[in-house]
Amino acid sequence: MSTVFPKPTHDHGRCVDDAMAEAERACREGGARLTPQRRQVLAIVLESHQPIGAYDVLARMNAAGGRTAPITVYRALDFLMTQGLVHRLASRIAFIACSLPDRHETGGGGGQNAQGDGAQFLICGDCGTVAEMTDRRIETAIRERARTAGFIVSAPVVEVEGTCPNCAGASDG
Amino acid sequence: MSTVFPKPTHDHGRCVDDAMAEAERACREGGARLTPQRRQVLAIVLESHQPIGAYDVLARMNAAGGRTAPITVYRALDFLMTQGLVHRLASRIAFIACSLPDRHETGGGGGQNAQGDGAQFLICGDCGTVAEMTDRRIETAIRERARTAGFIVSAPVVEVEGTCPNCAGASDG
DNA sequence: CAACAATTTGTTATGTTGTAACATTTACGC
DNA sequence: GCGTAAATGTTACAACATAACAAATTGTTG
Repeated sequence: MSTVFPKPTHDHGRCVDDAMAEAERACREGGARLTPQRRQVLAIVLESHQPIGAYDVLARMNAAGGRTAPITVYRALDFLMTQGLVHRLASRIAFIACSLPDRHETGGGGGQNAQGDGAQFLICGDCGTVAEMTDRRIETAIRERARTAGFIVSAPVVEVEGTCPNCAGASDG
Repeated sequence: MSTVFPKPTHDHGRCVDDAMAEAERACREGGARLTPQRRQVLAIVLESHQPIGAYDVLARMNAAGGRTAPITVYRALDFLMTQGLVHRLASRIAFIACSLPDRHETGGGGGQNAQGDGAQFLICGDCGTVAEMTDRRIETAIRERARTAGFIVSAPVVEVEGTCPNCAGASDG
């Protein structure tokens, strides 16, 4: 079985630390400014492998008596999405940290990294956990079918609702 | 080239009439009540091959001085989605009429027809036109990859942003 | 350092999308 | 007709997102 799903037993502290370090590196190399506020938002989104709503991010930021406005959170999220560090899940109206570090474009390189971006998401309807992957076969199938229809693909959105291995194992056998 | 994209020259009046007749039939056979209000909402959504927002549907209903409330539109849309007559495009936060009549389940048959539903959507970022299709290869690729991850698929959402043949032809060739 | 430009953040207000809760009406079976 | 279930009306509100403009910060250049 593939390892796309984060195991409940994984070392999440390290998982977060690694992601933050990777984000620092990617921004530095790309000449983007990962300011304290943006870093804070990224840290909050990284806290769990479930998607988080913008207003939930906001609530966490203001938990200690802050006065941050919604727009501030959206600006930070927009920045992080531009850097490929965060994705927006349209089907959930929520945000999730990118879990594929090799996809943080560090400059004016090849593909744009806005959203959609070719990644696919498996979303557990039970626990909410999200697995991100880039399956070449899925992407190829979409691109070729689109081509047959005379359609030029720019951003495929693939978000699959279902049951993750942990939840399936807990109830099914 | 496949025919998934509605041609600008097609007889849209007939296109709408056929869809309405099909909807009547599907509801009758399934024992669902296609009331005048629901019929009106469906007609509005069918008016174009671009997705329409719930509040735009509302505006059309109230154009002639009505006093319909948002909840009314959402209830009608929910009903139509249950019947498989309308789909919600998460990436656009908007609704589009189903263009695959064979997918209007007419009873307690096999699959559920809520949303997601296995269909794939090609959305033109230029003119907004949407093509709906059910490509077995895309669905298989998703299901098999999910299976590899130990994930049980219930509702795959595939919404592909890009450029439709009409718009590509207008600017590219 | 001073002066300037560009980016980031703050502040206020508002637009857009979607639902909760409860009353009333309408359609259907007996 | 009468009771029940489904559909609709009414009011209020929750959740998601952005516009517009001011202020502060950062980086650059002389």
